[in-house]
Amino acid sequence: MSRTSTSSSVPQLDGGWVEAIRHDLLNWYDHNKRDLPWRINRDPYRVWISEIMLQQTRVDTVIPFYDRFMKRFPTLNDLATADEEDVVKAWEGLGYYSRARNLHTAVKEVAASYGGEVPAEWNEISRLKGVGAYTAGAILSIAYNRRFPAVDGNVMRVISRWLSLKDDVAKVSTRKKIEALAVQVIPEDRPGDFNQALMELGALMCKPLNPACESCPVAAHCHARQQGIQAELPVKTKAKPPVPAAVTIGWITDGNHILLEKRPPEGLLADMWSLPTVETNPQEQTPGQTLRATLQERGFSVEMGAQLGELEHIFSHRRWQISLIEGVVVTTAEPLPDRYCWVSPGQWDQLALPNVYHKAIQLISTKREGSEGFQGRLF
DNA sequence: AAGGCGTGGGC
DNA sequence: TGCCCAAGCCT
Repeated sequence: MSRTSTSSSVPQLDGGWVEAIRHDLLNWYDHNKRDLPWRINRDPYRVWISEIMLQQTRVDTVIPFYDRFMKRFPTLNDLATADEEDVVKAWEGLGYYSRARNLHTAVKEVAASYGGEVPAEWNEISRLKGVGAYTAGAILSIAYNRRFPAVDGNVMRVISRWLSLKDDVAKVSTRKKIEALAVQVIPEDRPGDFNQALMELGALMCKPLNPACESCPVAAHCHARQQGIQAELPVKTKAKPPVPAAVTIGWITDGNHILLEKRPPEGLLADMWSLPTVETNPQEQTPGQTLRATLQERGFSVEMGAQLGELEHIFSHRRWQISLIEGVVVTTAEPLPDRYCWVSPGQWDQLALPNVYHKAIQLISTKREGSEGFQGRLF
């Protein structure tokens, strides 16, 4: 049943321990599970959307996005027939935007190849874009009650502590090992509930910091707790700190419109709309010079104006130190280059902008409201 | 295998 | 404040 080919080092779990864990954890889950919007039924589409949104994202953050998204795209067919721009717009502010594009691609694939029914087979569902080992197991177990592991960060932490595992959970080999252990614990009759119970325990009790062992329903079976080393587990290599980068963002107008550019198709904020953005080498050029030169290459002649402010935005691996610069187009590129567009205030909210640009616009708006002669508008 | 990929919250 | 994290996936 398990898809993982594991090393021989994966131990066979003790039958009595497994029975006790199953009983106590499911009993606790039955009485303590949270009411979450994706738990109102087992619609595979609804489960799917929730699992994608929940990737690297907290439950409290996801809930409002999930509610809006399900209202906007109630069924798989609604999403499959939507424009990608609308899908990304519904994802605006949630981050990791490739999730939205991959999801849209995968949903269209399900509509085209599976008659709109989310596949219940591992070999089919795990081939879908954006559906990895965790998500495949989560959908198969929760929506179809099939006995597959769904090993996320919670489950790796919980099982590392239960079994006092010292393996580095940042490694793929460790995840596979824990999958092989988890599948032994999953009961035949309630795989979906058990997988969710594991994650619920990780989120509410077996937290990374200050785990609530005193009130934990399975503390009696936890080897790390028995050894008093629960705070040392799981072992996890630290992430590298974000690399600083000097970035210039332009507020470029022609008097009535603001210039937007589409980010490159690969890399950070791929294919997202943005204010014109360039990386600057402060040793060589001023922010204004860098931006003006870049726009010049695209055919825009721009007169750079005042520095509108500075701000910092931290991504998972990059730290943008941002200079906001005003500019006025003297000669616009004709025709307008690919990946550029002028927008007027009325069209503004139809495009999906990453939060870093909303922060920039917010800063500009705030600054201008306080300045003389500005009427509280962006134009 | 390891790094790229957003954002916001908690301490 | 700075750091770690949160229901991972892709390349």
